Amino acid sequence: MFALVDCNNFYASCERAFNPKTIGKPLIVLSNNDGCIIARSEEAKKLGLKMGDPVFLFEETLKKYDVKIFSSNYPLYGDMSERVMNTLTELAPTIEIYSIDEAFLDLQGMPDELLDDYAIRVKKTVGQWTGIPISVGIASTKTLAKLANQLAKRHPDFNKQNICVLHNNQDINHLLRDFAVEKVWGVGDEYAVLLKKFGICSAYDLKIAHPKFIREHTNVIGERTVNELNGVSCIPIEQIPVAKKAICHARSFGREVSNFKLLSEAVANYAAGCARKLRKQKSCARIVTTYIETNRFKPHKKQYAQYKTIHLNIPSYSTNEIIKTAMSGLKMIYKDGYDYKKAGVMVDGLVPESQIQTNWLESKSKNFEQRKLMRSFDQINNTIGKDMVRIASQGFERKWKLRQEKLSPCYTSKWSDLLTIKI
DNA sequence: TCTGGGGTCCTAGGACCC
DNA sequence: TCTGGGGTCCTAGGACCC
Repeated sequence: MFALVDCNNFYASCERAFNPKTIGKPLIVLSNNDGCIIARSEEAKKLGLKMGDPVFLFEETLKKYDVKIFSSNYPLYGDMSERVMNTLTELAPTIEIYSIDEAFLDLQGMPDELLDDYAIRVKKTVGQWTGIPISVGIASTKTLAKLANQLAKRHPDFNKQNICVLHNNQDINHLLRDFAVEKVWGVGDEYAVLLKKFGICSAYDLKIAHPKFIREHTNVIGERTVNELNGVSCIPIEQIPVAKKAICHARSFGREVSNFKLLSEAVANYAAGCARKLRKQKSCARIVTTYIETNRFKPHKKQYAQYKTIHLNIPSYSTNEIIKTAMSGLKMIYKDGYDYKKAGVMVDGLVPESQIQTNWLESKSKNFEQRKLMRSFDQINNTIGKDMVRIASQGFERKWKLRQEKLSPCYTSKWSDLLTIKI
């Protein structure tokens, strides 16, 4: 059996954990640049605020119902996530951290009659230790556990406790019949449209569909989903986090940028971000892509979007080399006279640091110097503060920076932001 | 005025190798 | 008039996930 633990309204719950005043009140968290709604408390959901909606459309509602609004605070969410995951690690022998707010637990060997009590204990412990409310779904495959988790959140039979256990021998077909096919894990909007053309509208319809038929019209993942719905486990727990195969750093600007210098500062910073992430997972990149685009939501203005991919002779994780490469890409695609809204850098073709093929034309000592330099670079920035040392092209002013007007303190990761309690 | 930022896997087709 | 069989790697595009 597998359990899927999912934090309820995770970002909203993180903000609320340190703001007891907001309990019972509608609360939302915004995307970067305070643009879209990306998390909502239950109260905010009831006001009809939708995930992904641009927030400026709802000014009136927000005011009328005194909705509490927060800019996203990723250091806080990241740290709270770690606390939740650490708690789960103490409660289960094997866990797979699936996303910032979700984890699968391997419950292999647990007697069926203990599952319900176990779910209650997990929910209670996580709540007590972290202040984050969770939902627990338990079933015989990961896909069914995801489904059970949805039921735990929304189905009237389960949402009082936010726990749903689908026991092995239990008849669950009636639950699957009421479960829309597009909500099944692995079925997105496009496949849902396709499946509905074949009369497959519910999870039950998909369960009784022929796996080979589904594979023909989708792919092998679709076939696997059918099997999983039938209780045949095809997707194992992945305990060890695997190294990323690509890393991307991209942001929309707080305001449009029309000169090369500012744009290049932003690109330099994104490139530096990629390099930092590369070193963190001990990988080097073979390919660096830079892209820029204007504001596509302003169709009346001149539009331009372009990217440039450059291959490195020797894979690298050095900040100055990644920046240099991203910069030469930028120079090739930059055009004067446009208002740019977004830029990004992506590194690709990652190889482990230990497996770098050196080029006999490049001197070994240069390579060695670079590594040493980067080690000191990270050491300084990790101890004293982010970007304390940086490449000059990253700039200092950061006029292109994000808008984050409603940012909460980093309660758990910055000494200066530690919560003060008056008694 | 204001519209996010990450990732993965699969498939098909083309270039290339022997 | 006739033209094999077996592979790999890379890329682009499309789907999916959070």
